Amino acid sequence: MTNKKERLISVKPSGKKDESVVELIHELVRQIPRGRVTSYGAIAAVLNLPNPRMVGRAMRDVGKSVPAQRVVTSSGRLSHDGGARKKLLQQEGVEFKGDRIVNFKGLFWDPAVEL
DNA sequence: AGATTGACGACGC
DNA sequence: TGCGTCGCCAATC
Repeated sequence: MTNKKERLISVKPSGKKDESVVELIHELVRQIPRGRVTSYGAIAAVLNLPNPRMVGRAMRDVGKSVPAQRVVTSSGRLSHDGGARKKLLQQEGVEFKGDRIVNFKGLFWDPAVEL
């Protein structure tokens, strides 16, 4: 299976902006269904990235073209911003209990499985 | 070129 | 469940 994933994971994101890990993350996050969420770790895992921090770094560059609010921490919490994104998720039907997503595990969208 | 930082995760207590 | 600590790799200073 010569899919994009396998190509991209072997590409070093040094300089080349053409097909970097960032691009793939970008795609992946866009494919997250509305009302569902995933975690940085899951994305990092499916891209074979040793460090989930890279996912977050990548998102910073991507901007608002990507529903970054659907990407949360493994604890089912938002990072970097506890207010705005939470609100967006609530609009999608995601219930919150304080700062924590209700039924996080049930709403979890695993790219390794679903994709 | 070396040190610090950062949209995190796993582990220990 | 919650808090503290370490590791991980790239970007930035």
